[in-house]
Amino acid sequence: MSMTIKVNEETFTPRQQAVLTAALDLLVENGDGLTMTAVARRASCSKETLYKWFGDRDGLLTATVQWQAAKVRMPQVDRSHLNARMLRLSVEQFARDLLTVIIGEVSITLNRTAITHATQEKDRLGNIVLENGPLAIRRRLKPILEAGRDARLLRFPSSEDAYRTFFGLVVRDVQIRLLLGDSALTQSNVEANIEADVKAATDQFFALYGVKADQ
Amino acid sequence: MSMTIKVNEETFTPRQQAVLTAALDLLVENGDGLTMTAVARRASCSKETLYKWFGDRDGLLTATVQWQAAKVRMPQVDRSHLNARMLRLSVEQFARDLLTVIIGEVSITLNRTAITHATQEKDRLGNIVLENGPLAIRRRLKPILEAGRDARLLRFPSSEDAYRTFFGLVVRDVQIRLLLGDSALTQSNVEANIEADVKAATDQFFALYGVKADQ
DNA sequence: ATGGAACCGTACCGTACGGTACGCCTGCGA
DNA sequence: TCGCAGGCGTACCGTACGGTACGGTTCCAT
Repeated sequence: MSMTIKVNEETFTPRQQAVLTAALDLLVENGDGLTMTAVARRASCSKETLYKWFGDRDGLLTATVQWQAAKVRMPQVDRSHLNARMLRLSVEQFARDLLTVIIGEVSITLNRTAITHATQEKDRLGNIVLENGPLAIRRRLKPILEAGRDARLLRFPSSEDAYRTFFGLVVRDVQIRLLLGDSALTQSNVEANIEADVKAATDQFFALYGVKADQ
Repeated sequence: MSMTIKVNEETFTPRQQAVLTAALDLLVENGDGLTMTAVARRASCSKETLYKWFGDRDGLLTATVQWQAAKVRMPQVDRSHLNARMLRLSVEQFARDLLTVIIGEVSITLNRTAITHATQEKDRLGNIVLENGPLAIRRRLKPILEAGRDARLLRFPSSEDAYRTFFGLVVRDVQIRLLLGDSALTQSNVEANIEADVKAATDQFFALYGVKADQ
């Protein structure tokens, strides 16, 4: 049951990627009401082709989510010469990237889809989103934090806890409210405040973990 | 469009509440795969009765979510004599309540259901959950925070921002990971750390907003 | 006792959608 | 030119489920 399909690399032909794009578009538009017929029509292909390429509806969904989630790549941060200013800029950049991704329409759609699917003990999509979302950032932020600690710029008992606090300070209640469709929180509304929020979160993070009242 | 149905008070007979309980149980078990037939069977009633009472499937779902969400009540905190110790205990209690609610199976189910529904531009459930979840806590925490500020125990520019930071410090990435079905985060796993997390979050909150290095 | 309201159980209908089958077209290699 | 593989479009099937109809039962008021 539930074969693990390899879709990590560029296993998709351009034609297949066009199909996945169509699927993603429909996902963003109609939510999880994704219909094989609709995808076929949108991508101008036959349903039979869809089934040949992706096995079944779940396979198509998985491929779409994984393919799209993997596209979310954040810029690598220079870790070589690490002074207080560079560290702060790096953390700030992570905050900005995290916030920008999280409020994006695609991210919201992917998270909603994965959460909807996690309901039926099918947590594959959930794991994919987790892996490419929060965990990807964690993997990349942790070394920075630890480098900061080694350089006596930061102090924390556990880099894991430091990361999770960072996540909380940045995301706060924005993500859950967007996922729930909070009408008081439009995307443009949030976007306008990104810079202020990023600065505030970074300030707070350094207030909690910075060694010498940085700035 | 989208009438607002009054279900705030005890508009439900015991029999109806039994039906709603059955619906909630099925929701927790099977997720949004809620079937009218299943509810009828579980509650030992006829589908016709369901439709007579709740209009349609969406009405039943709405009634269930609203009825259940409204049951989440947090203990009122004594606000009369507010010294540093009382304030800290209050905030800590809020953190504990918030975390306890959020990791509960019922809360997760309700949030998942609401998010699933927010997908089809039906954000009614989302608003209900928001209203009875985060916003309920906010309404109750804000006065405490402002009382703390008036008593010169706390300092913050905006109580709104203070609340949202509190939310982030407490919830961090726990909720989204649970919603996504993160297998590395079982409920018992989180439960065991509640007290430590609550203390840490409270410490951090006072570190950021406390006036005189409280404790 | 009798009428009726409420409700249970079940059969039934219509539709939407996942999945399959098949006929047709196009492009390409021999 | 022929054959064939890949793929499009469409028709089709089975099923699951929302919603309705209806007969039978219980219970209460008159």
